[in-house]
Amino acid sequence: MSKAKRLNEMIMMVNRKKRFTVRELAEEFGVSKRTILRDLQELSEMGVPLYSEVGPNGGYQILNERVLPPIAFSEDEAVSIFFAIHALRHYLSLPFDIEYESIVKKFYLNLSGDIRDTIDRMQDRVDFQSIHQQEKIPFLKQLLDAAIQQDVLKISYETKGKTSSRTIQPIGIYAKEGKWYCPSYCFFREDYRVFRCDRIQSIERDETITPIDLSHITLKNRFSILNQKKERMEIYVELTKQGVETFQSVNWPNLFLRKRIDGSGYIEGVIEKHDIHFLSTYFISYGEHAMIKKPFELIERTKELINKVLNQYN
Amino acid sequence: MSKAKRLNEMIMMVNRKKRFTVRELAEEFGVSKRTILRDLQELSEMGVPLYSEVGPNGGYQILNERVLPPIAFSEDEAVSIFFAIHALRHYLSLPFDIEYESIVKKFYLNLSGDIRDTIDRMQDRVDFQSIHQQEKIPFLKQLLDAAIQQDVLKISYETKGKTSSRTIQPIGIYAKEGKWYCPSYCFFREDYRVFRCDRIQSIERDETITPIDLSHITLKNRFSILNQKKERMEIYVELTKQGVETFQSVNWPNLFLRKRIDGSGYIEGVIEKHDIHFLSTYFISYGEHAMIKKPFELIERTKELINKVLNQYN
DNA sequence: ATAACAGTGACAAATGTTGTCACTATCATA
DNA sequence: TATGATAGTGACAACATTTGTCACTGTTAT
Repeated sequence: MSKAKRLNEMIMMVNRKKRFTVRELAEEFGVSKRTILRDLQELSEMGVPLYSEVGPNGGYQILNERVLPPIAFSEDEAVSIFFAIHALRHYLSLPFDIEYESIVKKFYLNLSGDIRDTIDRMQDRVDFQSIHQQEKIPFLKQLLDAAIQQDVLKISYETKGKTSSRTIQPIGIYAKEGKWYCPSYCFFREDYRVFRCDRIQSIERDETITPIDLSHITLKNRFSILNQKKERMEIYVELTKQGVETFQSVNWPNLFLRKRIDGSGYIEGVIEKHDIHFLSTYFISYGEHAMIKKPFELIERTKELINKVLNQYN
Repeated sequence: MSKAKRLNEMIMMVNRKKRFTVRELAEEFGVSKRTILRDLQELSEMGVPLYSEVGPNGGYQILNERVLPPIAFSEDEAVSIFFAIHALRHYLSLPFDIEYESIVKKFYLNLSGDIRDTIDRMQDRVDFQSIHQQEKIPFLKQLLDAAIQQDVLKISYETKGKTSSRTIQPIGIYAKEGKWYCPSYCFFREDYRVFRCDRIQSIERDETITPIDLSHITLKNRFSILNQKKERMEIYVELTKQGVETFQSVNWPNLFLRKRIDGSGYIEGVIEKHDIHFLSTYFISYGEHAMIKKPFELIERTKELINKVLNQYN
């Protein structure tokens, strides 16, 4: 085994173990302890964050920020990573802002000038048109980490000018219409709530509360799990030929397009109560090319909205 | 200079040069040709796509797919790359689908099981709610490459059931409301046109046409450059306090929020004619919290849309 | 006090790398 | 056809780097 290979495999092994001793590694790799000490010195110089303790029950640990063995990407792969990071730029706040800066730096050190030019040119030649976020939102990373690790957090949360303290366990985070939301289990209400991330004022880990098991709850199934079936309803919308063409190029969860021979069609499926407002404006944008048949609530909401706007201009 | 350092710098140097000889590299690095031959053999084994020709005017070339020197990312950086790729998943077609697969593979080879679990868990705990694309669209990469390199393309394009041949030079690509668009210079019309990418049936490079210089035209400035100033108009929209709060969390280009002491406010700025339909439905969604004062066209379009929908339900 | 751990420096032995040499092969050009 | 400019191979001595052994130091929980 070459030295370079041994170092790579050592990075992976130390990443895997919580603690380890020099003796352990020497046996694992079939080299002397002295060589392991030298290798660990070299990993340290490479940026692997090693921490050692002497004495009984001593040994080595890796600090939190683990380093991967070096990976050789192709330049197309590097460009595509820049593309993906670029695609996120209209989100003013992301859980990984710091990481994206360091990633860009690491790549730029290794890219030849002509590929850097290509990437710079690409930034002006790709766009994703959607809502741009305006507000800077702290704590996204903590919320996402807490959701992944199933940690309990104590937050201060602002509603209607007042700040209250809440103890929550996040399920995840999602971005919608310019805002970030965090559905969580709220220990205060002993129920599930959705929190707006821009209203969270402070955040800290709360280890006095035992987390509940949310491993079977995800963003996708959170509503069905939470016994909110009453809030789901069937939808049926008639579409003209043009309406069909417009709807055809997008994919809404749980909405299905049925086409007729003449080119017209209809949408059927299941929607949730909290989507009523959004869907009413969505189908208003179809004009005469969509006609909502049910649910009643969606028709009423649409009419209500129409009348409110009409009153503005008459 | 250590061997590892020499190999890294050699990767960067060969990426930079179109062609090179063993002698050239030997002089550059101050080692023997025999050593260079060995090094090139080792780079080859690392995956650097080298290609050699013997005889006068011989030497080495790099095949298209250039490989970067290995980079050691932290695990947080790896997770953030997965996050960015995950954020793109509702785009059914991207210019870099193939690359994302190979990137994921390369990382997975080097990640310890617990970080892989973290990434898997994260996929279910972050969401970006927006329009999901339905249609698979080929040629995105070719269009983007052509825009970056300023190449002329011959495409077959389908409109209204007919397919025509066009010779274009793309400016860039953008995603909007479930579709990909490609604004280009059209040699047939001798003017600028926007093409829907899903309607492009085939694509090939056309080297018989000399490209024009589009380096000063980007997605951002394409409309102002293209002498379409007549199509821009001033906007003024009165907002209630609640309207202000809703508008505040997003950022539209060229739209500026002005607040009053009582919490209400107004929007002023400049819009473009092709945004009229979208903005009318956007402000309809505000209900009674937004009142358009100008432009006249936007008010009329809003009224028109409202009346069309109203006729559906009365 | 003891054992189990990390750690250091020195040096000979083992291993890896390098350059030289002699040779082969290919190919464009005069 | 000969020549010169290129890539390429294998062998081996010289040189460089790595490794393991050894003797020693220091820390810490029991």
